[in-house]
Amino acid sequence: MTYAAFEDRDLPATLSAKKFAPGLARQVGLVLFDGFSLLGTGMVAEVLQLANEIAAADDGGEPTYRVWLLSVRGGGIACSSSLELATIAIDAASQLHFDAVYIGGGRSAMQALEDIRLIAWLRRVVATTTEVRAIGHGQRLLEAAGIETARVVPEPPTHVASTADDTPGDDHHEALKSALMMIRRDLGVEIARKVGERALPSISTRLSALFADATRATPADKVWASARWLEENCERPISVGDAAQTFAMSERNYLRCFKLELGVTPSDYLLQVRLELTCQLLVNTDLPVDKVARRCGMRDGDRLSKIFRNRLGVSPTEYRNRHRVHADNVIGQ
DNA sequence: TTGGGGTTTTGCCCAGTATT
DNA sequence: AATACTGGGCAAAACCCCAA
Repeated sequence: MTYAAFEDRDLPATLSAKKFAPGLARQVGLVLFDGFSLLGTGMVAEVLQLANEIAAADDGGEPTYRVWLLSVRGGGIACSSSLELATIAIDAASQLHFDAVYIGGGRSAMQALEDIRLIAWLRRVVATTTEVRAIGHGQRLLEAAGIETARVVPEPPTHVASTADDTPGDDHHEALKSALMMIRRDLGVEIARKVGERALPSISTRLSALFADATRATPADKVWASARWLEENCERPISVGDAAQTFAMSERNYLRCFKLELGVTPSDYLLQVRLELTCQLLVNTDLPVDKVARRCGMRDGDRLSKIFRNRLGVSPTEYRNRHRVHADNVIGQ
């Protein structure tokens, strides 16, 4: 991958219009905020990198996609698992014309709204960029900024809006789908299919659905949409029946299709999402275990403790201590 | 593709102990 | 005293197999 953020020596002298003229590399921006989901943004970067590799293997040409990691002020941005990525400031990239921009979430995304430069930049990007996609709560950021969101991934049908700032329920699927569709458009179906198979071998067969006619709402489509719905509503007490009803499927059929498509049951999938969120809050906050549990849809600390023992083999506080020690060691090196 | 029925898993409540 | 953790028992929910 050509990670522009790691080539600061190129800036700003090389940001000429000629260099990024149509026909040359596609410019893709990933806008990051502290606490962003590495999984969501990482998947987008990964499939674009694979597209570069596969396309270059075919024709030996220059990389098709150039990815720019951006943030409001530039510099290091920490993801939800405390890894830090170097970014360039949006001001420094103001001369770039992006072919696609992905707006990431993260706990500091909403705070960033106070920065008028960000609002102005976002509005300009939405007005001039063909493909603008929100990853996770990037959608809420755009909405809060009062930005028209016609080109942004629509929210799934939901009874109650999510309230958490930092859920891990980033819409990886929609971001991934968007990136794969862009690859299909630019490089063809075969390369897009190869990228999907190499990036996500375990679910490659399911990716074939992305290349089919997206206008038909098959049970598989509904199931994938419901998975995203589960991610975004994980902090609420929801049941399989709720999900099935929301997506107009019988409960039995929903269970069957879900297992068939994702390889896990809805309850197990929901539990995994909740566990991810719980782990994040345990490591990144000082909230008591009981409060963490309530914020993650785990009812209370008792229940959370049982689930942790059962799934991870440690208690919540033990998990918190271990991962904080680990993070401190990494930083201290 | 759907639903009946049996099995397994989970949720809930309660009680008790350990630690800070 | 507050918080964290564990275990048991029962009911409900979730799941799976199989037949239509």
